[in-house]
Amino acid sequence: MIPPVKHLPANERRAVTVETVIKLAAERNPSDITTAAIAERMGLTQGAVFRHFPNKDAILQAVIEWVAERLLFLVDKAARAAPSPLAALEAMFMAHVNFIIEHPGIPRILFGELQHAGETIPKRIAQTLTHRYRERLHRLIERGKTNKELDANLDREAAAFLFIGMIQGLVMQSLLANDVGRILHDAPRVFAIFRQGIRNTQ
Amino acid sequence: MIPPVKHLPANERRAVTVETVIKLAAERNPSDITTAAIAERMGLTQGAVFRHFPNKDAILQAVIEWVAERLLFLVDKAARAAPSPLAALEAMFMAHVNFIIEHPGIPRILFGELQHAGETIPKRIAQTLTHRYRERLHRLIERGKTNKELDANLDREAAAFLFIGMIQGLVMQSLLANDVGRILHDAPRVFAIFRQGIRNTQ
DNA sequence: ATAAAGATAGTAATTGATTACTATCTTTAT
DNA sequence: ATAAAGATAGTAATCAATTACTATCTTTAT
Repeated sequence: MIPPVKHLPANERRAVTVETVIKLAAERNPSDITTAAIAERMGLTQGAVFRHFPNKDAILQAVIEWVAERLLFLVDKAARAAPSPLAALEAMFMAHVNFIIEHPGIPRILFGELQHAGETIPKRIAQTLTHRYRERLHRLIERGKTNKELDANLDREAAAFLFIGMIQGLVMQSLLANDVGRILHDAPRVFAIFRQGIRNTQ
Repeated sequence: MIPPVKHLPANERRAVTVETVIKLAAERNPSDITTAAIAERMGLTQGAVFRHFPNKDAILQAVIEWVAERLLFLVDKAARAAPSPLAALEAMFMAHVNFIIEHPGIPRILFGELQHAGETIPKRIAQTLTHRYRERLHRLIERGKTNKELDANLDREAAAFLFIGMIQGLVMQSLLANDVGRILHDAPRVFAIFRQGIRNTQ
């Protein structure tokens, strides 16, 4: 527990706010994270939050922007360190999974935002994120094909789709079971089936 | 649009209420489906809703019970009609996907409920549902192994897990893209990779 | 050098809107 | 006739947002 620090510069206060929201989301339904709760956790009064964000939506937007940036960074780092395209896919998968385990509130916030009908700003940011994410997957899959590691006839889009779906499935199951740790247990086993589904069987 | 019918017997009114909530969830964030909105859609006043349910949670609970019962029924029917275990898995998959396309509000309601921290009654019902669902998958997978259709060394639990995760992934992507129709387009392609991952390659 | 002026961060109290829920009266189907 | 279904008119609680005010730095003019 970080001792409440007051009179932070505005940009630091905004960063701490984002951090606080992510922590709160790990403990409760994101839709009942009130501005009062955010303030209390930071050791401020409710009104002070609105000195740094014009409204509540702007807070959520900042959270999602942070997540998008951070996740792509971690996933890229993991992929770069891997010796082959297939190994890079697995490294990306595990990096993503570990990111979620470290910040279990994040998928809850994202799922909550996706619930909103129609286009919203957070949804646009999430769309851009998945677009960039898919680009990386497509690139690795094509390299795996030329590498003969992956099946030459593999449906690139379906594979990228399944990759992301696996992670979302792992998260949903962990929410249902109230047990984040099980993600770490199930992830490699699920990836093993995926690997069998995409690899070159010649 | 069903013309509002008044003075329904209590059990029919409860059924209509469940139906109405599912329809509303297809149009908006489940967390802002108010009792007033439910009543308005049925052509009743808000107070009248509480003649049939003790509180709002009881409505949600009834919705989730209906979903659990209906989904298992449809999935069982599809599996029974299939000629082999692997075909039954695919039939289950497509039956589930079609159920969601017909009622796009359902996954949103379920996801919303899973967001709540700790144990809630709807969560318990959803846990029972996935437990029964997994039992059916395990049974089919074992039959596929003895049948030589599936890989004898296949990790049964991981496969069942991936099966459910694929559907959840399809739903998340369709929420993100604001396009339910794309589920129908992507489902068979994703299943093809899964099939390749579980089948007997001897 | 230093006092005045202004910027920055936060407080405390309030407001208006929303929403689940309730008590009591009225209508309708059998 | 009467019991079930619904209408009406509330209440109490919650919550995002606003606002007047304070304390503490930082800059600037003399």
